[in-house]
Amino acid sequence: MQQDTRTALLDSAERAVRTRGFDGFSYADLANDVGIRKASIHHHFPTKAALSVALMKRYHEEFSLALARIDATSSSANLRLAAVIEHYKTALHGGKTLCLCVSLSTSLESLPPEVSIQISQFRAMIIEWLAKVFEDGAKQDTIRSVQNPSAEATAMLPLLEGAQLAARAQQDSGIFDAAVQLLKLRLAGP
Amino acid sequence: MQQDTRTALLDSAERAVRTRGFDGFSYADLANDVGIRKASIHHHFPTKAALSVALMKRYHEEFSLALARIDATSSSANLRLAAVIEHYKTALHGGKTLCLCVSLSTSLESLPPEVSIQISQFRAMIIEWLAKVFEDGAKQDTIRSVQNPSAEATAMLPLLEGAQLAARAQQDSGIFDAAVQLLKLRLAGP
DNA sequence: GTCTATACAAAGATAGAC
DNA sequence: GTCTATCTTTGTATAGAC
Repeated sequence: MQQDTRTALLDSAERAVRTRGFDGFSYADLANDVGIRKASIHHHFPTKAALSVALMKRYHEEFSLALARIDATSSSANLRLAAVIEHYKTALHGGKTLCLCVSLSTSLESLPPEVSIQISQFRAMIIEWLAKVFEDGAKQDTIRSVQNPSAEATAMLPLLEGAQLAARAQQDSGIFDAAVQLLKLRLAGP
Repeated sequence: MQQDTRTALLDSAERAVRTRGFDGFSYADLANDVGIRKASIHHHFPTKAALSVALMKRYHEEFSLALARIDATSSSANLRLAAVIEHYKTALHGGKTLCLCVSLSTSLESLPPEVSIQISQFRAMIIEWLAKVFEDGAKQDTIRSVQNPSAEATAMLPLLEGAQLAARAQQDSGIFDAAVQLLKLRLAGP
């Protein structure tokens, strides 16, 4: 029933980064959480910097998969947009956790330069996906008032991240809903 | 020419929190920056928790003053909204610093409960101000398509914060502009 | 109000046995 | 792959002299 240690460490570290920030947890915390000694962690991730890179790598891969799943299951653009909004809301865990990318962004100075690049790539990937959705939404007329799909996508990612941040700041996921409600009003009804 | 030590410490600490996060700096950093020994800091702020409270208190006061100045100098709602957008952009310092409130929000678990309350109050203050601006903008017709001023205000603060975050993530203040451009298009021209 | 000196705990990391 | 043991540095904080 027990998954491998490396995965357990990544899971624990991701939870920690997203709730307390990269400088807010230690190898001792992970060791305690996973049930091994902290020296053993260095076998999997020689440095905390290496761990941060591994975290972003996995996060990017899993997020890409999630978007692909949305593409596969939601036919029209309005449904795809609603699904990604829901994805960000779920990721909040009721106001406890942020997107990994947001959490790491605030601690950028404690991280290796490689993570900056990973974050840029992660953001570019999402914005590209969103732009495609807005483009489709304009064509299908399932998303209203779309003038410039690329501009919409560039503005929407910060809105989602800001909505998470705001919800977390007050530990209330209702604030996330309030922040995205104007956007949702532009989606064609069911 | 030298301001008092307490103020110098607050300045240094605010810069540190906004660039590296609350867990990303130490009393040693402050001491080095201000030019005293770290033991001396405890005379002004007995604990780091106390420092965080003092930081948020001053930030709230200064932000209120900035909004009052905008009210005093900008007559119409579109100009006031443009001014607060500009305020957030300036606060970025070219992609280096976040709003103190955003930075502290991500480290909430390392902070005394009092700071959570201060952050909520700070956010409520800004949202109230924004709602008034949207309300005026709708009446004057200097901000387009305003259906619900309160909803607009609730969505705009996360957008501004998310725009800062996004710009900082890639150390590029142009991203801030891109994130708020759709909003700006709704303001009446000069 | 600032200093030196120090306490004490926690941090990231390494060496080497099993 | 995990352990014990240890190193070194850094963190927050205190005591007491000046």
